[in-house]
Amino acid sequence: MLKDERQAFIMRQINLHNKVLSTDISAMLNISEDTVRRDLKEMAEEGKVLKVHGGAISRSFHYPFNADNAVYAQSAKQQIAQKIIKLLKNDMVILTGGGTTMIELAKSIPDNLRATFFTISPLVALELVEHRNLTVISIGGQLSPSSHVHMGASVINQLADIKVDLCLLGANGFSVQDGMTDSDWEVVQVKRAMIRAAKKLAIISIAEKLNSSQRMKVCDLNQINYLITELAPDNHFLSPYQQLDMELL
Amino acid sequence: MLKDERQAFIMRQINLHNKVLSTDISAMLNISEDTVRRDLKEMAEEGKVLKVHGGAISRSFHYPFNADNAVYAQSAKQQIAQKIIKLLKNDMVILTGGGTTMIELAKSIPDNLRATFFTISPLVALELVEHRNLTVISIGGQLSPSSHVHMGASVINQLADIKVDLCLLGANGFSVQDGMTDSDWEVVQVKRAMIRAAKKLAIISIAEKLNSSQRMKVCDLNQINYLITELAPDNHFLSPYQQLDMELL
DNA sequence: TTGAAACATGCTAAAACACGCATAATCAGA
DNA sequence: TCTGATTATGCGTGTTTTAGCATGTTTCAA
Repeated sequence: MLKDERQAFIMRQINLHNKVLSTDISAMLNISEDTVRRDLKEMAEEGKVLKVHGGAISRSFHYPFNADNAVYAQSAKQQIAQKIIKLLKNDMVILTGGGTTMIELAKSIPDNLRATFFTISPLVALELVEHRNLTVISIGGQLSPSSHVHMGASVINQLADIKVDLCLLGANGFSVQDGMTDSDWEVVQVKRAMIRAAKKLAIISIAEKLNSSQRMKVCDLNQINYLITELAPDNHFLSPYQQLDMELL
Repeated sequence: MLKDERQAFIMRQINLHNKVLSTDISAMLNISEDTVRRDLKEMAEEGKVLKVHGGAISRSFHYPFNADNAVYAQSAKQQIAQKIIKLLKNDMVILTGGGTTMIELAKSIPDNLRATFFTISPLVALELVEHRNLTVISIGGQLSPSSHVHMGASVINQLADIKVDLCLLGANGFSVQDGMTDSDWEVVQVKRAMIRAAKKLAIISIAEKLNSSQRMKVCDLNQINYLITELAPDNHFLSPYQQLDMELL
């Protein structure tokens, strides 16, 4: 087997799996690990891959983590916020959960939008109330130290009495098999109550959370009207969701 | 699994949830906690995450309300906060209003105080919940754009159902002739409901608000159990109140 | 104050590595 | 095709990295 042929094979493996193990290549091609190591070293010097202990990983795969991830995630969340804003119409009644994406949204809402917001997040409420044409109503209750949203029976009770046009929820886990999932029982209860209180449901999820599952189920995919991510709707990453009965944004 | 791959996974978890627990990562990836700890330590040294006891948190995760925002008459308000803290005992149930003094108080509460706080102010709630031994319950309702507290009929209704040991209220106007007064009808209604819900009432006022009157009456002086100012109790400025049936602090 | 969890540290085994060297494969020019 | 030069490959040796474990200590929360 020629050297170039071999390196092309390795390159293909890396493009396929984002990484290779020296031992795997060695076994697959029946060559010594030394040879693989030499190949990887050479390819790394040419900038084709990133050499790491035990093998190599794709350059593109590793790239996002070198960048300042704070800015990366934040701009994604601002992109999402811009998409959500298109769903909002005058005189709507909207119910929102918490999370940093929701706070970004609250900041980005145009000042001329006239609407009523219910929210279980005091942080979101405080941002929303800065816009003069919004009516902001906090769903009060016990404040969770970890997530900074109101939870508990009192929240559920209050949610039972209201009906809103649109519910905006952040997803913790989201996949085709399991639908929307979460890891905290209390959170699941609150989210379910929020969904019951809404005519339409929009789920916000950055792409990294897609295709991940948590232990507890919040709702099925068919209850969801909109799925909002930072990706373009025709992104291949979203293909599992494209044929489902929900609008991708 | 490659080390870099593992660290990328941890990084993703941190971006998603703003934090990770060593034990969770260990369980998710089936690796020893030692390895996770070493990874987190290494990543912390590279400045990617902030290491904390039990795991790590995102470097970009900042609590939205920095302590360094200048507050008018701050030192006076901190003095007042110190005096109020002396009124607080373990297992008390306390109801508070809003205002910068109350926020200062919330920050200054000792971490070992074990108590339940009801509050109509989301800002106060968010500060209180940072203390681990406190249970914080927001009285929800329409959020006032100007005063940043919850107001309206729903607040009154909820207050009718609770009974607390101590109510802490900031005064807008306060004088011997007119008692406690305020300028906003809605605020007066909420404050009255708060007073009704409390066994004891403590009024907080910086000295310059003493001997001033607003248009609407909140309550008489004889309903007040404690008057807390930044002045010494025997200050001549307080002499009009010294013979009344309230404790000066 | 106390017990459990998280931690630091040192150690060990295994894996991955670098290096030198011998051998095998490849290539260029006769 | 032959031959020498060049390059590539595999192996042995010793080193470094890694991950898990045992240990004693620190930190945290009840």
